[in-house]
Amino acid sequence: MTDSQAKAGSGKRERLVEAAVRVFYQQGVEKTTIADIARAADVPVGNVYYYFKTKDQLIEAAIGSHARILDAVIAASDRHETPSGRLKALIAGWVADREQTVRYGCPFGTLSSELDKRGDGLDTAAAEVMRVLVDWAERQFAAMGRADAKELAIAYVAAYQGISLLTNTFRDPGLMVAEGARLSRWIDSLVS
Amino acid sequence: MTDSQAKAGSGKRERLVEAAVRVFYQQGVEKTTIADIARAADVPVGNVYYYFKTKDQLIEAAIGSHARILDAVIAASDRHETPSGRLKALIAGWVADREQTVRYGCPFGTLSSELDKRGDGLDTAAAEVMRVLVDWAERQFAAMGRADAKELAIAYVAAYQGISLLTNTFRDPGLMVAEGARLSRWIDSLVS
DNA sequence: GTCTATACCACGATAGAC
DNA sequence: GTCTATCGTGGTATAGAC
Repeated sequence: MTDSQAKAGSGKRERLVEAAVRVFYQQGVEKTTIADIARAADVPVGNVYYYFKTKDQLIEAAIGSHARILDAVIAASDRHETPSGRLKALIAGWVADREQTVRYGCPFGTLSSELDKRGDGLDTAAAEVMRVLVDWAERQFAAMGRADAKELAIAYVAAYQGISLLTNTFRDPGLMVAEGARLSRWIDSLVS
Repeated sequence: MTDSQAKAGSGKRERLVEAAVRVFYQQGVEKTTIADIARAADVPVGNVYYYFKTKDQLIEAAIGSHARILDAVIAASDRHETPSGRLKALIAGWVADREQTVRYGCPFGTLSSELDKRGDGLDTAAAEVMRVLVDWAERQFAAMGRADAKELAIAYVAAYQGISLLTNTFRDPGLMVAEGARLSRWIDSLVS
C-alpha cells in the first residue's frame, strides 16, 4: 500500500478489523451484522464493502488479528528463562483476563468453536492459529525433558479452553483463578 | 395431557424436540432455522408454531432434553461400585462418542457456549444443566476422600470441555483417546 | 389440530451519485 | 475513496382456510 492510500484510508481498515474482533467476540459471529461492525468502527455501513467484499473476508481478517495477538503473547513470554516459567506466564495472563472470560469466554476458543459450524473454510484457518499455541507449548514441555510433550501440550491448551468455557458458563472468575493455580502447580511438578 | 391429545399429536412434539437437539448440535443454534427443524422432524413448517410459539421455546425444550440425557448417563454410572469407577465410566463414554465430537464438538458445551452470546435468559438454564454434572463429579471426588473435591470436579469437567473443543478444531479423534487415558490415570492416582 | 399463504422485517450486498 | 439508497433473499411469526 502506498502512503497516499494509507492516508486516504485514515486507518479505516484497521479500525474495521479491530471492531470486528471485538464485536465477534462479544456477540458471536453469527449474530453480528456488518452494520454492527461499521457502527463499532465508526464507519458508514455502505463503506465497509470498499474494504471487505464479504462478511467472510471480515472474519478472515479477524482470525489474522488473533494470530498476531498470539504471536505477541508468545514473544513476550521469552523474557522468562525457563520453559516452565514461560508456560506459567501464559497461564498468569489468562487468569489476569478472567473478567472478560466471565463475560464472553476465551476470545479465540469461542470463535474457533463457532467457525466450525459455519460451513465455509474458515475453520481451517482458525485451526492453524490454535496449532501455533499447541506447538509452542509442546516445545516448552520438550525443553523440560518430557517425552510426552505432545500429549501434555494438548492437555495444557485443553485445560485453558475448558476452564474458559466453565468460567463463562457459571459467570465465576474464581474458577479461572483456582484452575490457574492448579495448572501452575502441575507444571512445577513436571520439572525434572 | 390427555390420551386424545397425545394421540392427535402423534408424537410430533417429541419429534420436534429430538430434531431440534440434533440440528442445533450439527449446525449451531444461530444458523438453524425453524424450517430446518421442521424438515428434520418431518413436520410442516407452519405447524411448528402450534407446538412452540417461538424459536426460544424450542431451544428451551432442547436444553431440557440434554438435562434428561445427562440424568440417564449419570444414573447408568451407578452400576460401578467405586466413585473412581463412575468418573472413569463417563470418560469412557466421552471417548466412545469421539467421532461425533470430531465433527461437532461436545453436544452440550457447544450449545452452552452459543447460548451465552444470545442475550436471552437461556444461558442460565444451560448453566443449571452443567451444574448437575459438576455437582455429581464433586460428590464422587468427595467420596474418594478428597477435601478439594470442588476444585477437582471443575478440573474434570473443564478437561472434557477443552479436549472436546480441540478434538473438534483439529478434527482428530486421537486427541480424545489420549486425553481420556490421561484423565483415567489421573483419577487412579487420586485413589487413597 | 393441521397446513398454506403471506405479512413483515432484517440482513448481505450492490448501484451509482458525489 | 466515500456514502446513500435500495434490491433481493431468507428468516420469524401470524392469519386463517380446512
